[in-house]
Amino acid sequence: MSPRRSAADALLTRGRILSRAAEIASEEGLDGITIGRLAEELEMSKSGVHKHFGTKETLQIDTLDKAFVDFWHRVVEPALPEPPGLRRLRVVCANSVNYLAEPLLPGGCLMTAALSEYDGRPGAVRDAVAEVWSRWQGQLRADLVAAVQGGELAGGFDVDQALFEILAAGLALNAAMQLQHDQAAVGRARRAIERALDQS
Amino acid sequence: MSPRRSAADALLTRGRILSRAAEIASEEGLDGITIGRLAEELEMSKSGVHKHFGTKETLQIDTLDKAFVDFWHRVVEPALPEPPGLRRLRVVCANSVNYLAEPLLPGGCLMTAALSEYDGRPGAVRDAVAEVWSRWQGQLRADLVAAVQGGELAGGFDVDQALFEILAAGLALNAAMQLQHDQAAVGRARRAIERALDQS
DNA sequence: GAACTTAGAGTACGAGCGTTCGCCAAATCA
DNA sequence: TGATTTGGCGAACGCTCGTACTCTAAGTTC
Repeated sequence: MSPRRSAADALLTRGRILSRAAEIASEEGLDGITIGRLAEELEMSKSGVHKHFGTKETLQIDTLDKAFVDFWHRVVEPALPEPPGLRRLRVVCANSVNYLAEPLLPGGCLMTAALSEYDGRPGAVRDAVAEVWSRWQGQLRADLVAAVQGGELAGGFDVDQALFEILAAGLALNAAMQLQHDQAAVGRARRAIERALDQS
Repeated sequence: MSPRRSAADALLTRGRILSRAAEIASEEGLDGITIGRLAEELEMSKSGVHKHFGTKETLQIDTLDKAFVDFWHRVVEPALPEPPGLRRLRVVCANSVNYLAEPLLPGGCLMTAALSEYDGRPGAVRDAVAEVWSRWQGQLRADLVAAVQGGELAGGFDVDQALFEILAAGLALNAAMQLQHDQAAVGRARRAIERALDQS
């Protein structure tokens, strides 16, 4: 530990904390994050960790936000060169399947884990989870709507049904990977998404 | 509290503990179960609660098992009069959708919650979660296989694909109900399951 | 009815939790 | 260069956790 403490270093430290916190949370949940444990693993003091966030709840929310930003960078942004519509949607879905098959975090997708963990616990963390999921669903939905309006999908196409099935495939893929390490689920998720887009 | 303590009363007490534990776990996870909290809410001593299980881990596993038995009673057993095959499968699926739409537990399906919570944490609890999911998948799979063998489904029917999509619909329904209280998801889950069985 | 078993109470324990406070040294700003 | 801000440390706090004891009164078994 070089004992320099500039403002830039502070941001860097904050990033280190959040990175480790996201790893822990992906395996043990947002409640598995512990200030004492982070301090020990990062070789700093509890109060040092604590000071960056002021509250454990803030640390949890910031951890979730960081994981979501990383997810967005990898899944959504590479697809933005495509115009809104079916092609972009397919790229986003393919990226998300790849993300779930080979996640950045050791315990899989943090958004998915946080969903189950906090869906029944009112509070700021739950609100943050809902916000993150709303953004993700909104992204998928926008491309579905664009595809319908662009005539890429049949006239009576049910956007919400397709959205439901796409999200379902992601949840099931995450579960199969994390609980059973079932690589075959990757192909099934891809096929399920393709079927979701073909409502014949 | 009448201070009788027969062997029958002990079983009854154990049942009360597990019922409350299942409620808590459905909302806050298996880790939300706390011996002190159970003791307080059930108006007994911590050591009294503890004695029934010997270990918190055992309490968690027994809670999961109890929830699974209740699930089985409501979802699978009513369908057993039907012979194995497509009709029985449809009854089981309908029951499971109803279960997720109106769960016995306040926080929704405990098996689903436990899946996300423990899929990244090796140990006896994780093993119990895997066992429970394996049984559920096995039940669905058996009827799918019977349906194929009985000629109720097309020749090239992909059983594992259908199983994946059925499980996916359940996970997505649970998420939609718990996070967004989205009643419309019930119909989408039913349709998704019907589509899973129609692989034209 | 005596011997034994057991449900549960009561108390205590060590450990870990989030948070607070005072402090220091370096970075920044005037 | 002097004053101020701030990243981070160290120690302590009150609390809750799971678990381990002892002890009792009632049930069960012979």
